Amino acid sequence: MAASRLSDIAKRAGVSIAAVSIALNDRNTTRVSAAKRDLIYKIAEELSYSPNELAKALAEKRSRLLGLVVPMRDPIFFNQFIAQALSGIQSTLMRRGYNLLIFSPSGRPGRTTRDQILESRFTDGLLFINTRSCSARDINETIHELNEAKIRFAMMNSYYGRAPVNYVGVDDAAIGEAAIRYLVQRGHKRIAFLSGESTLPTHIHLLQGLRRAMIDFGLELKPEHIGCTHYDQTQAFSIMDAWFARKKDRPTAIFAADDTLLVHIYDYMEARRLSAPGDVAILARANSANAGGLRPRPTAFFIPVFEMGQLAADMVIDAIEKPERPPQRVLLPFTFSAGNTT
Amino acid sequence: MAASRLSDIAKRAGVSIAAVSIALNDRNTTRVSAAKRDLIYKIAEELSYSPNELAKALAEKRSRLLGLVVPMRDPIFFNQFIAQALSGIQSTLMRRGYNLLIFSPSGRPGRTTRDQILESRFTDGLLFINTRSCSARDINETIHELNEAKIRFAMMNSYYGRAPVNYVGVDDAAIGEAAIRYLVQRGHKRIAFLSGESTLPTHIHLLQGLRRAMIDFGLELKPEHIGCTHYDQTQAFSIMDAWFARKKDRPTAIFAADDTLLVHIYDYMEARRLSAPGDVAILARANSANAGGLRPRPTAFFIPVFEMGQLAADMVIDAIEKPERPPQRVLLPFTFSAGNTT
DNA sequence: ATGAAAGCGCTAACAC
DNA sequence: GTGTTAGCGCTTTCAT
Repeated sequence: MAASRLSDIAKRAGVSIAAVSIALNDRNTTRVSAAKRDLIYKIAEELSYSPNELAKALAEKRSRLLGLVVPMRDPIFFNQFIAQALSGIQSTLMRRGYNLLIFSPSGRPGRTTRDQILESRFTDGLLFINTRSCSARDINETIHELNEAKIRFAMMNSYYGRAPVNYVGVDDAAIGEAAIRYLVQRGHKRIAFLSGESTLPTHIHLLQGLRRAMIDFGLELKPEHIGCTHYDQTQAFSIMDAWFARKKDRPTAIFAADDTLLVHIYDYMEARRLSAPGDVAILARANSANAGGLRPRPTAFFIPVFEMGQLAADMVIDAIEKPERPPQRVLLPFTFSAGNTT
Repeated sequence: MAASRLSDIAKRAGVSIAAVSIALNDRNTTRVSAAKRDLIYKIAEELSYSPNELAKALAEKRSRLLGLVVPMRDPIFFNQFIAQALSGIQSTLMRRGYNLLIFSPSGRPGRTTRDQILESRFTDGLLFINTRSCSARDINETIHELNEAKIRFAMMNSYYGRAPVNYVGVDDAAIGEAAIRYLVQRGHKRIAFLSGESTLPTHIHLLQGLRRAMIDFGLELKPEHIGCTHYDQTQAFSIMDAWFARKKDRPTAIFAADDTLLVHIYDYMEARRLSAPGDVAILARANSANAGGLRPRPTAFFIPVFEMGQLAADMVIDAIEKPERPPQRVLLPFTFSAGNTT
């Protein structure tokens, strides 16, 4: 009743297990006579033989499995960012003949993702999609443990550290600079920045770029015009209310750090009966899969999430197949898309 | 440089491999003395030991891995139906301690999904999400091969056959009946049905229910009011144009077989400056994740996709863990949601 | 309590 | 060409 094995075929064909293995793995091998080979194939067919990949992987010391880790509480599959990244990852895996193992987040509260990963060595390597819930400290600890355990990996999206790891992200400082350049060229001087938590890599890098460019133009990003949130709408609303309270200092443009905040801004504008760009210009750093459907279409710098996924997957596989290659660190170019909000 | 093994720990601790295995797998075992156990844990920590799950799975004859197969051309992660199903699957896997293996569709044209699956015996079982591109024949052949190869599996969403397999779906015939009942009770007599290909299980079952209910009410579902499409908007438009061409026979209500078609109807109404329910009532069978955002909100029968995923995953795991249990076949109840289109 | 040894199903090195 | 042999890293009897 159990599935058939190489030994079953070998027995029936009257040949050795090795012969069966060789024949089945290479139709055109010369190491097995044509007659035997045909017999082997015939019997394999009869027995509906399918190899035990576990045994194969153990013997070959590689499973062609890539593990995916997304440190996130919410269901990952509803997240458009993740969906885009996964599609990119898939495209690379297809091309290079790997499959994807998605770890189920453990329900046990005491166990961290890290422990779990270390316990799950099915895979040849691991791919991390860092999210808003990854602090710099979390990430650095993870990196340390992975290196200790000699696990090959790559990370994508927002890493803030200097350790030599395979990483693909986007140059947020450059986005920040580009944002200011764009806005200032269109006459804006009082620019506000609506962002996430102040500890996030993305926030820090964007801010760096924004400040640098403002200084270049002889302008200033006022502290009260930097609004950090926990991605909470109420909080975002009260920040913007404060911005708009005084007619005089009111910002003429707002730059949003990501899609979620952009949507908060849209909601706010609707609630307060404001419109862009008439009352205030809106510019954003966004993921096209999320922001693509918004009306009016936002003017935005789009992050190449699909490509990030592709490249990150390639990086892990390279790390697996060419262990001598030093870790790569790539910042992908972003794209600009003019919409109707500036 | 390689990852450490049980034997490394055993050597350093001066104990047998078996002792290490036992100690590491059960902190409270009495089969290893406390002193040795502590030493073993200390050394494991020092060496950053993490077990080779491949070897473990081979020895235990189970990997706690579930394979997912989605016969679909497009990237699966952008599909809201799949995303919902995956979330349901994940929730079961978390609860029962399994991980998910997502097979990369093979680029090689000659190879079918089936061959690939049979070659990928990493998993303890397989979960199939049948889609619009699965013909009854495809599915039956797949089932046959899986049984031959003694692979445990479950299928979800639209299976049209009698073979005793683990299956979870929704009672489309009942939806069809409910649709007619709802519409007739609101005074509709000329009802049109916009659907997908006539060979799809869903189409067939819906039609069954629609017809049955119409007959019960002494009405008739006119052949010209059954519109089958390849999910192509142009085609859908011309079908509806034909329906609306003649003032006299014009349907007073349209029932859409799924979300895609519902969107075609919305687009059509906008293009032709029609409105629901004024010009025609719209009722649909839909997936809430897809149709939830539509405006006006559609009146619809919603399919419990998340629950289908959950249950399907439970079915495979049951099939794995309780092999003697006969295959289950469950049709989940749908929900009705009154919107503004009827 | 502890270790030796067999075995999971396969690959690969090596002899013949 | 073909078969024998020795692993891959782990679990699990079964003696001691």
